[in-house]
Amino acid sequence: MDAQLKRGILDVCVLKAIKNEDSYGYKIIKDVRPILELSESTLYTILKRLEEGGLLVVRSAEYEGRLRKYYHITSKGLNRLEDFKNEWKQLSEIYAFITKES
Amino acid sequence: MDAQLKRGILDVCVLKAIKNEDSYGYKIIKDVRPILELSESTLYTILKRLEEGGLLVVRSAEYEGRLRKYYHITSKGLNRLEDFKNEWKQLSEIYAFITKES
DNA sequence: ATTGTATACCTCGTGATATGATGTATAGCG
DNA sequence: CGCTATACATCATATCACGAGGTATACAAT
Repeated sequence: MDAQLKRGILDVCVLKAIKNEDSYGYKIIKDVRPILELSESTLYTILKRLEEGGLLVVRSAEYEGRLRKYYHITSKGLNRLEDFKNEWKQLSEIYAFITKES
Repeated sequence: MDAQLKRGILDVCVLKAIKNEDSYGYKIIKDVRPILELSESTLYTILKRLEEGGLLVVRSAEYEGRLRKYYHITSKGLNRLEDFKNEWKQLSEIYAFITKES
């Protein structure tokens, strides 16, 4: 998939991956990968950005000797997901523009 | 619309704007604006990029005393438009992933 | 005659960003 | 002991949209 097209969608995919249940980096990657390829470096960049923007909060926990950072979506993050649905309508119009004949 | 979401789509919108008929900068802006806002600086950046990538070719012409640069889509540009249709299918799957409950 | 508006082009600096490369550390298996 | 999976993180690089600014012509309004 075109690298540029992924922008703006990746953030939303990550938010979706933690929407129903708190999750952590490695699991998010495995959940998102079947839908959209993303590298570790990209994910951690995104998680940091989302945290700084207040779309999620982080909680550290130990699991079988290893550190895990669990990410929890905030109301602001939920709003972002809602906004995406409206953006999708716009995207659909753009798609219609691009594909229409004449 | 989210700035990042526009990436990758803008190029395709511009290609569509010259697909059926050669066009020039100012006209492209007017044609694309109802669908998706874009600034002049952005457009000329895109046109240059598309030219360098061989997705369009340029031809200068004078029209009522003013210079106009007409842009003509190449087969490579047409392929890019076709590819976008496939990318749209992937986008639709991502949308389904993001909006599905549970 | 001057001002404003529309047409038509272009460049530069800035901030944002996806990704590969690289690094650290633990658990468990053969 | 080596290997793989898990789990985190940083840095340099290349790409990109856009505001700000610049040049120039045609034509209507003041």
